[in-house]
Amino acid sequence: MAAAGSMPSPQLLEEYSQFFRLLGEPARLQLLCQLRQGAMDVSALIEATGFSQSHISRQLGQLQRAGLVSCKREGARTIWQAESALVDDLCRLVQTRLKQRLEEQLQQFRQG
Amino acid sequence: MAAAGSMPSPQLLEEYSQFFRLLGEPARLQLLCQLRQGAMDVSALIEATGFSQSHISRQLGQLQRAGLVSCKREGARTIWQAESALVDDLCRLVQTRLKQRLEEQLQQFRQG
DNA sequence: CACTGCTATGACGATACACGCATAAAGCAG
DNA sequence: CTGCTTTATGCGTGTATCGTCATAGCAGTG
Repeated sequence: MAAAGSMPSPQLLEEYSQFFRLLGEPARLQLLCQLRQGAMDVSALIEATGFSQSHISRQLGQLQRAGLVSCKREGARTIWQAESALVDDLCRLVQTRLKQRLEEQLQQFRQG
Repeated sequence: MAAAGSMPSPQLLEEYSQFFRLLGEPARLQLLCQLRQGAMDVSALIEATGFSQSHISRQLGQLQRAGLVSCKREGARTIWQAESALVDDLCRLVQTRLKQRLEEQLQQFRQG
């Protein structure tokens, strides 16, 4: 049952990590989830998250470079929207794993 | 097509990020992938990755607390093994997305 | 033009964490 | 017991990056 997959190349490993690191920041993940609810501008994101304007703008920039969000200008405002359902899938997988792990730990307590 | 999923709670968001942050470090991800190839001790991991012994031991500790690896003592040595196929699934999803994104960018070049 | 509102970015302090060195703890051989 | 081996951990340092402040750019209004 070992060696199920092949070892990714160093470059690929670096790319994977870079991607996961984006989601490893709670602020960015929150912005992403918020935008999954619907497109909005920075002001709305400030209202929704309480983060500072510059902070939000920076994080959106990083997410944009990764292709996870996109923006379109509407007059002076910039409307941002989430680009991919990938994050939903990833979170779902992680959630399943976290739940499973908690259940295992609960079993340990019941038995021990 | 908006509001496909519901907004995770702040605690859950933090847990997700914490998990992704583990994979956001290339060294940890590399160790995980290496262990997916088969169980081995720290010496073998040093040989395979070139990291220092203390560094590897620390990263394995973090991965263990997250339930991604487990260990069993064999005399003086400690044999580590990857616990879950979750990482494989996550990497596969990310890889698909990265590939898709590169193809889109290639299309841009062909058209523009 | 000036003035206002919205967003992006340079500069910077604070903080987190990777990474190695030295060392301690634990197991085996003599 | 004394070494030898393997792994875990306290400590220090360097680096990355988060988050804020101030400011610049940009679109609209009068």
